[in-house]
Amino acid sequence: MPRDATRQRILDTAERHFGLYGFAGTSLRGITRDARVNVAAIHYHYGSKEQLLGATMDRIVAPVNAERLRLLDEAIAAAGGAPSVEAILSAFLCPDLILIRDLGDRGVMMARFSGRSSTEPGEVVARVLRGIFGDLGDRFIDALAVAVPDVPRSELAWRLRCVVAIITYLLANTGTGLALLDLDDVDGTAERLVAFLAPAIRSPVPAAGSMAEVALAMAGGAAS
Amino acid sequence: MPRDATRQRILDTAERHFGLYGFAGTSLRGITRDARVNVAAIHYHYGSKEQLLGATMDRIVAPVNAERLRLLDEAIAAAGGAPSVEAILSAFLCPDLILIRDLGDRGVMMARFSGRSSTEPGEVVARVLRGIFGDLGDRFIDALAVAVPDVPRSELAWRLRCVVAIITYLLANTGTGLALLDLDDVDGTAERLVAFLAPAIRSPVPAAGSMAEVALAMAGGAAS
DNA sequence: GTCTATAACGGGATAGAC
DNA sequence: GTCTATCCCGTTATAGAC
Repeated sequence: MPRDATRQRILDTAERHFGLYGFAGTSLRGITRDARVNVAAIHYHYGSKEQLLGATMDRIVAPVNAERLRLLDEAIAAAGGAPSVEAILSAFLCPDLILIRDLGDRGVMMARFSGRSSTEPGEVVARVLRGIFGDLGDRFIDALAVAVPDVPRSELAWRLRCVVAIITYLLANTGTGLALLDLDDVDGTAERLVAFLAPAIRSPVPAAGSMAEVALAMAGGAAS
Repeated sequence: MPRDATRQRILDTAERHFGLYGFAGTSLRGITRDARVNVAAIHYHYGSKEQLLGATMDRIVAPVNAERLRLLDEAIAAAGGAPSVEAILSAFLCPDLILIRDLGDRGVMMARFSGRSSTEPGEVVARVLRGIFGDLGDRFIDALAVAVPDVPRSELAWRLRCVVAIITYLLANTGTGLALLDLDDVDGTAERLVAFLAPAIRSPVPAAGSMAEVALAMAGGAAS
């Protein structure tokens, strides 16, 4: 369908620019130059800069989250209803990593776009992020609650968000000097991540006041 | 010293704006409005928008990193040269959290600024981040290598950067709907973080190919 | 559906008065 | 040191021709 080749080219280019420069740092005119498209075409097809961001996010996030759920269901079925923490974490983390591995440069751009988006302001971003922490998050927390019955649900929810923090950082910095992901060994990184995080998810909750009180010091170091 | 009250007010306001809107999303004119200062004053005192960002980052990062090292040395001394993973993690994580706890709203803004900065492009940001991952990171990895001799240094370095990922996300989203940090119980969050991460740091490295091969599926979910 | 042209505005930076 | 005034550029968005 060569009909909407323009639409496609706009979306592909927007993805790259938003990923590289962020929302505020991206200009529609920059996109038009790279996509060899006129400024008006963007407004015709997407309405506004913010709606273009929304369309870009939806195209990436929807299939990734769907794959997360599919892998989770698969893991639950394979384990007869009680998959291991490792299997649950794999289902959560792998869809993003597979995207990067299989889509090459475009996957890298999509990754950086996704990771960066979480620190962008605005209602469009908030809407997409609510999706991640809505039903999807509940499904994964349900599964974790079965695998780790000793840790309360509220704590598991908090820990899952720590996992989100790592994957977000990993995505945002893919292909940069701060890369957490070896692009030549994505599968190996997935294994390292799961091996690193599974014991953390399982760790017993701290008894109140158990931490060595290192915190008390440091009055006003950042005054000046 | 009322002499450089203007300098101060500019820097304080810049900190808030950069934290709220990011670098590209911040305008010097917005800062001048809030700081009740003229546009030219910013250029007189700081030269350019990017140099203003650099000054803002330095003011925050330098004392925090100094405090990290101080706490690490303290922990090493207290433990006779071999502090626990928990103590090392506390020294790394607490300076940021103490800042938020003790500085109130300004601490929150500084936190969001710090967290957000890591996803900003540009040379100034890269320079500051290199500082974090230079000598400072090596000192902490040295300490971890003593506490966890079974895990190779390279793996410990990678894991420490996963810790950085979490603290970065936590800072960037402090006071937002995605907050990982309970502002009314900062100490409790510190304990939870340490309890969550210490077993992860200690976990044995995975044998090659040990992960359940969940990854193979998903051909091109994000095509469209 | 795609273009040109332009409106309407805000951005960073600077010169020069005080 | 701090201000006013201005330069010059890029921005989003839209109107209207083709």
